[in-house]
Amino acid sequence: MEEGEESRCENCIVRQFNYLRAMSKAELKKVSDSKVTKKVKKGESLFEEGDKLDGVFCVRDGVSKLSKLSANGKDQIVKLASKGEVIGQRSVIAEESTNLSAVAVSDMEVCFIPKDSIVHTLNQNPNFAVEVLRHMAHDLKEADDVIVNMSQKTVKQRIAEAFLYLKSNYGEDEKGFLNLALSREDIANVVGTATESAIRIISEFKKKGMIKTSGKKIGVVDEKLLQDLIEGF
Amino acid sequence: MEEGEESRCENCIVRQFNYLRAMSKAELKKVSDSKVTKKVKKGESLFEEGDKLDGVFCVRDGVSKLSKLSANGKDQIVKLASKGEVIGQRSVIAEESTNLSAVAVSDMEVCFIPKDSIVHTLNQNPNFAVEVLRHMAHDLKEADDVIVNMSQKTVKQRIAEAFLYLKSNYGEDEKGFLNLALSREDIANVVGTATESAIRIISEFKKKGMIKTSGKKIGVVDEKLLQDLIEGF
DNA sequence: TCGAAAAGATGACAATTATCATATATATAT
DNA sequence: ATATATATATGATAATTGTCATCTTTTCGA
Repeated sequence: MEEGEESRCENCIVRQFNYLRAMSKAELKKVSDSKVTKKVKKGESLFEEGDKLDGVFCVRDGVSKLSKLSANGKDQIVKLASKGEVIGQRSVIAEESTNLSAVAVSDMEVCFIPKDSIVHTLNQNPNFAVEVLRHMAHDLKEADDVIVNMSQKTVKQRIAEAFLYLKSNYGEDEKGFLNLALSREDIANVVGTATESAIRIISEFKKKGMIKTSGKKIGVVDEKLLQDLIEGF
Repeated sequence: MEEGEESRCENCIVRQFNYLRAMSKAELKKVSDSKVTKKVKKGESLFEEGDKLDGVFCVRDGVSKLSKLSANGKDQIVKLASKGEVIGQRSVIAEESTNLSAVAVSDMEVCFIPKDSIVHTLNQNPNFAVEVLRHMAHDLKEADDVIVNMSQKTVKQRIAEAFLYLKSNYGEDEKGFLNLALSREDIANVVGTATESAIRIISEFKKKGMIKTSGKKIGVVDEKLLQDLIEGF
């Protein structure tokens, strides 16, 4: 009996958004045959900092935070990865243990792809290698931007940016609340501040009518006010 | 008349340290024939943020700072590149204008390599592509580390780290002063703080016997004290 | 559905860092 | 060699951010 259509990488829509589209039919078939689909519950981890990865994870659904523990015991979230993104390639390519932990911030469905097929294709298909390279170049640019934000913007500005980022990347529901509801602690860890500071600033934004909250849900009310704050007014 | 031996990429020692070593003889010959060697004086720029790069720069001698201007007018130094490093590949590979400026912090000698030969080799030689990929994976990891440092360490800790970094990467002269003498402003821009704050902390370190200064030159005196401070004592 | 545990909120205070003013030293060009 | 610009240094003060304590609300498992 053949596997269902949608569970084959060849037919996976998610692939449209990542570098796996640069694989040939045959290569993709190999990937599909070796991949394992798993469900990961919110709060569970895909891997921990320091793990040696035997493959990469392709996100079919849900969102994962990629974070690194600092010496003082706080987690710094370096990136959020969602549908269509591939996690773990840096480690697999550099043949090093991961520098980041990956934890689901919403229920996820991911495909684990053993590294053999990735590495093999990298060495055989220059097209694929260049595509992965482009992707990593993009990640690097984003990381540079984060560095500049971290050091040159205030916590308030970074939190305001985070909300606009969440809105434009994950959208909002019918009631105008962000689809991706991060905890206050996660928000603090994204912008690199203390949880209490993040909470205080969120309260302030709410008072000023920039955002609204309902439990842990947060909605952007006045995008322009947030934008002005980011630009320094 | 043939060109002198040492000016040929094939014989360039610098290449030993970067991904150009993954090129074949023929590819390297092509690079060598198309490259242009230039001298860049301290303070001059190789390129500015937003420029479209037609190639990459291979550093033969000297050091360049790679920085990004923030909205508030300050420069954030994201990376220092020295002998053997290649600058500009991110932009060339992603086919985007650069996100960073490159300015010489000491007199430099660089080779400009037009992008055609790089791009051509990327598409033909998977070995080369993978090597470049590995290199970029490494840069990405370093960028992640910088993000965590920026958000989780104090300015003092970051300055202490900077000195240890400069010592281990560029060494010191007979008198124990760092070979790479960055201005106070550059140091501030590396760690992401105000110039006055950096100066104040440098004075404090000097008083405590952790470092010594002589004009703009700085020397590490007590590595352990610096290390302790970094680790939070 | 009840109760414990976790998350969110807020006050009080301390520590860190930025800003502005100004002084001194150093480098650079004529 | 001297004037001028630039870099370094330091004080005073304000603004930002972190820490600790405490309280309330929400979440979630037994």
